[in-house]
Amino acid sequence: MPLPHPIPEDLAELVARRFRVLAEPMRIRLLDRLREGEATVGELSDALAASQQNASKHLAVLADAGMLGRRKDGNRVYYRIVDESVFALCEQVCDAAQQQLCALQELVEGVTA
Amino acid sequence: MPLPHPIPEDLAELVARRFRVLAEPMRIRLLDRLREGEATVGELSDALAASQQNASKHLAVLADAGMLGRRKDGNRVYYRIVDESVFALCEQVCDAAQQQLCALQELVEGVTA
DNA sequence: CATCTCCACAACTAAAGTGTTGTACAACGT
DNA sequence: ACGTTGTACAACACTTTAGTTGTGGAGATG
Repeated sequence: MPLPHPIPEDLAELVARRFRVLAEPMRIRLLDRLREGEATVGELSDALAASQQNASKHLAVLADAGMLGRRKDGNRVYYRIVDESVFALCEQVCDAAQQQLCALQELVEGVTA
Repeated sequence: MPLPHPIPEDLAELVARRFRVLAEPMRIRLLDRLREGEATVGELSDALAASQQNASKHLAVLADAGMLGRRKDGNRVYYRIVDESVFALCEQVCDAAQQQLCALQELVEGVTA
C-alpha cells in the first residue's frame, strides 16, 4: 500500500508514535523474548534483568500500541505477541544498519588500501 | 536475514536508536517531502512551516543516521535521500496501523449489530 | 567593501520519557 | 484468617529531546 503524498500531519504523527514505541531497547528485548512464546511479567523481568515495575510499564506500552496481548491466569499475567509484523520491521532496520556498516567498511578499506 | 535470538543488548540498542530517528513527525514529513527530490533547508522549512533552525537540526539527525545525504552548492545546502528503505518501513507501519483500525471497526460493528 | 541570504551552532525553556521507590490490590497457599 | 506472591499504580528524580532565540560564518550581490 503506497503512502499518500504529501503525507498529512496527522498520519505523520501516527507513524512517528508507532516508531516511538519501538525506540526503546528494553521493549525490543521484551519483544524478542516473547518470540519464544507467551510469558509472565515475572519471567520477563527475570530474563531481562529488569525490575518488575519497569517491565510492567514497558509491557503496558507495547500492549497499548496493539503489539502485545494480555491474558490473566490466576495470579499471573501472560503477555504474548499479537502483531507479528514488528519483527519484519526490526529485521529491516537491522539490514539497513548492516548495509551502512558495510559501506563504512568499504570506505575504510579504500582509504587504507 | 533472520535476527539473532536472544538479541544482544548492543543490537537492541542499535535497533532502538534507529527507530528513534523515525519517531518524530517532523522528520517523517521531511523524508516525505524529499521523495520529490533533493531540496534545500529553506525549501524544506518553508514547505513544512518550520523554522529554519528546527528543520536544520532534524535534517542533521537524519543525515547522521545515514538516511540523508548533503550537498553544498554555493550558499545553499541540498539534502537528498540516500536510504530508500525507510519508506518501506513507513509503509509497513502504516499498514499495521490500518489493520488495527480495521480490527477496531469490526469490534465496534460487532457490538452495535 | 558593505550588505544580504542561507545555513549551522549554542544556550535556554519546556515537555516527555525512563527507571526507581513505595504501595495497593487480587489471588494463592497454609 | 493470615502471610506470601504477582502485578499494576503513583510519585519522584533524572535524563533526553523538541522548539525557540540569538548569533556567527560562508557565500552571493551590489
